[in-house]
Amino acid sequence: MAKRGVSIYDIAQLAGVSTATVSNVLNEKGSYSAKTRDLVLRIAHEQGYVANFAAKSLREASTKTIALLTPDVSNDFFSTLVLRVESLLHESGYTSYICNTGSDAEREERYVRDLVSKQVDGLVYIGGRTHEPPSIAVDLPVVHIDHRGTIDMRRETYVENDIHAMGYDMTQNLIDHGCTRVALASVSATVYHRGDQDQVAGYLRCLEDHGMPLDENLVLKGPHQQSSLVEAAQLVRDCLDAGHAFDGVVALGDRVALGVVNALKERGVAVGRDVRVIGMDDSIYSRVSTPAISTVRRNTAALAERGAQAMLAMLGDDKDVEAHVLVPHEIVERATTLG
Amino acid sequence: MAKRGVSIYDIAQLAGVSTATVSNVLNEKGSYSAKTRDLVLRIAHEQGYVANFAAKSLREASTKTIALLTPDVSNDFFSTLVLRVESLLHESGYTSYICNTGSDAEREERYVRDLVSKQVDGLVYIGGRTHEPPSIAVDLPVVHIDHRGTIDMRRETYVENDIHAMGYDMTQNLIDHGCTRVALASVSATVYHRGDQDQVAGYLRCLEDHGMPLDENLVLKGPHQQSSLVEAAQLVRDCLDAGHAFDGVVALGDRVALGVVNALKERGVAVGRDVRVIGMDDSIYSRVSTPAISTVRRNTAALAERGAQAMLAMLGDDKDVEAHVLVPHEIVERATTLG
DNA sequence: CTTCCTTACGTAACCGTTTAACTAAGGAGA
DNA sequence: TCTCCTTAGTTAAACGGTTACGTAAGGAAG
Repeated sequence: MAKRGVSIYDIAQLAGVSTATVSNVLNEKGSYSAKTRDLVLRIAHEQGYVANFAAKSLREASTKTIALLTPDVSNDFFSTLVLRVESLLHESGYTSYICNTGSDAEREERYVRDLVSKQVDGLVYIGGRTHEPPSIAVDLPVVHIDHRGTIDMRRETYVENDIHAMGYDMTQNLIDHGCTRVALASVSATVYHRGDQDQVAGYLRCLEDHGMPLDENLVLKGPHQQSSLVEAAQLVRDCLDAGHAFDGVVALGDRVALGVVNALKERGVAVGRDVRVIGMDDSIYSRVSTPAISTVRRNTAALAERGAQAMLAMLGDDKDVEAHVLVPHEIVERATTLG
Repeated sequence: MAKRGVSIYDIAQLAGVSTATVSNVLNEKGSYSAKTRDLVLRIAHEQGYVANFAAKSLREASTKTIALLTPDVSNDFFSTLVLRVESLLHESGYTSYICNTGSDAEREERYVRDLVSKQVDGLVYIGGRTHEPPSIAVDLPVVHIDHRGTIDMRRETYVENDIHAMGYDMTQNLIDHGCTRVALASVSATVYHRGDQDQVAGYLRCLEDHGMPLDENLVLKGPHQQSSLVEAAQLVRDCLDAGHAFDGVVALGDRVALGVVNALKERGVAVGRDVRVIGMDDSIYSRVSTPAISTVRRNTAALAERGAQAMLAMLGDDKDVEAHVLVPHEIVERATTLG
């Protein structure tokens, strides 16, 4: 129970006017004399008046508050999106709730309930996927940034990358560099990430378009256990030990790519010359590696910006908000493909 | 303006009782018959009733909402703290606002104003420092996790590591491993971080305690420009080029440590044998390096937990909440000191 | 048969704002 | 002089809950 502060009523008393006049002055609405205005403003300032948003929200049915739901803010990619979306919304006067769902359906459900109860003006899902729509009716604008799952049927916008095209372009890049036997490395999705199917499909499609037959031995897939870094390295070792040759690796994730690079270095392979490697996400892992890993950047800035824009547009009752926004990705060439 | 939902009044009408009874049933307070309870509950469920928290907050002067203020959630260390604190508070029924101040005094000031207006029940500062206390009176519980700055005089708790001891222990660790010429590497604080003075003091103190004279040439300090990684490497190269010998490096930060390790490897120094290196923060940089870098872990879990506990205790009007909590750090030995 | 207590409600005030509707006064125009 | 408009306010309802207080009915105790 916080102590109650100075209210509009207190100011009205001190200024000898009605609460309506105080409200009008503070909101620059209605009409009042300059003298009254100055008096009210002075008193409000003297008393350290701060409007009670709970009251305002109740009256106006709008809290100027948005909820950000993400599986895990400590994840580099998500936290960057959270940062940017929050900043943009804040510029437009919105405050953001942060909700870590841990990819847990029940927690997410509870959050949504709470948030609706707390009268948020909108929901922004950042990353992950939601299998079941919430059991309560959510009649709010919803934005999905890199998130799969339907919540509501009315005002929803999806902002994401073209995952299929990313897989395709990564493969294409290696082929452009002269690779003829391109492997795929994937340590299966952690709880946070959407499935890899689309990327894999892009990889397959690209091989097909180039008339390259698929060699099943070059599709290195393993389960995520401890660290995708360790597991990816092992996949590469196993492949080499089995005598399968390749000159390019499409790694679904920079952590995976780093594991691949480490295993290759360990075996004396000249990464970037003998074997080219491309990762995905432009995370710390790709930058910290020696040689630095080429990767495909998803453009967090654009994802966040388009997401925030869509939310603000919907909040502003804009009628023609795009329901689906694809943000272009970008290949970042570093040593592992330029060697 | 969100559409207004089903209110307690609607339910009262449908059930043929008063709003007081509905409220009592929903909150399990007061007295009512089993028949009335079932009726009210059924109707509430049928109508998809969700309590309006703005109304509740207004009446009860409590929003069950806490604000998390951090310079930048996209920072690994901060986002981990944010995740944990949020999760713990959520378990106790609180929702958290996320506020990225960008270490900007004006933004922070604006945030605090907004938050007070939005009637948050408490403030948690995570990281960074605040030079000026806010100009408005903040009569709320405040917790500082790894944050410097005073906000209020009444209910404040500081949760942090003993930075001086960390500097001391890092140095001690190297000395224990037999190092006799221990260098210090520091790329001066980014906007986010508190000053390095305390750590440096710990380093100096430890040398003194061991009767080791300070060699100014071994204090490698440089300004942060692009990347502390690059700058740290350059500091090491310059030092070696100048002919100064050392067999241990206390690096104030894992990024710095990684730069140091890279420069040493480049010069053919056997890191871990010829020169031992210890970093700080147990971040990705220390784990991703080869050889893996020894570091001092600040124990994010404990920082978050003690912070959340302190906040909840203050919210519960607990009288004896510690004003200052020191969380023990922990040396993590890896290859760069075990070589 | 009264008195008193308990149970099961209802009534209405209250939290702090906004705002529709009203009023009173002053000035302009015919 | 009368009408009408504008200005500068006031009054009170409304938003959706919670809760102190009142009350009627029923049962038990004396």
